[in-house]
Amino acid sequence: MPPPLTPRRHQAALRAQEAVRCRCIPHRTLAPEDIHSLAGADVSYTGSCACAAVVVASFPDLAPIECATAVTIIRFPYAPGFFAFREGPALLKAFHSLTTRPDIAMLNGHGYAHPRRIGLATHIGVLLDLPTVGVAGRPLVGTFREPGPDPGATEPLVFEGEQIGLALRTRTASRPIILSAGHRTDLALAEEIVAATLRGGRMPLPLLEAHRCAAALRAAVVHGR
DNA sequence: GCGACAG
DNA sequence: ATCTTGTCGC
Repeated sequence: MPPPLTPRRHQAALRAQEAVRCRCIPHRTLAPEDIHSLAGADVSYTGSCACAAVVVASFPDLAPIECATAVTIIRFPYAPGFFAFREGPALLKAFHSLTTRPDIAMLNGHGYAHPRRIGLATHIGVLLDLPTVGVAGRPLVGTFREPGPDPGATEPLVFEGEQIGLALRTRTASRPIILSAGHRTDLALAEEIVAATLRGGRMPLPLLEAHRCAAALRAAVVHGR
């Protein structure tokens, strides 16, 4: 089990987030037509290990290009608002083992839609100086009106009087997913990328593939011990 | 003080 | 997230 989040570590984490947030470029630095490859990343857990998977595919056809994985010992407890410290090490390790550098990456978690505007997607993007977008299954902070029932319906996610993300209905009868900008991107680009990678599931295909890959890695890790 | 709280 | 079988529905 990872060591507890003592007041000391908590304060250190807050300072680290602030330092990373200052380095975030909060606007798009690439146009949709400049995106030729895209990565999806997710992490699975065994209890003591974080199993990360990054899948890279061509864009917009999503033909498989490469997949990288990495396993690390979990050294940070589960604490909403501090995912980067828990999953970051494994994700960075996986990204660094890639042969090709994707033009943009989507992470399973929030980007700007975070209490301090520095969620996992933004954090990882800054450390790799890679354009990123955050995609989560539910909001961490903020509220939104229920989007219409049809796929494509959206409603702004608002927190502290500011729109921090977007609730998007991707499938009829499924809870909307939450999108937010990461590093070197904006909410509009995040929406374009997600919309272009949906293939009938609640979550965009790249994240579903990363999820399955991470789950398979987890199974292999559990098996071999 | 109580409850909520990405994966 | 993870522990867990079958099951209802498109």
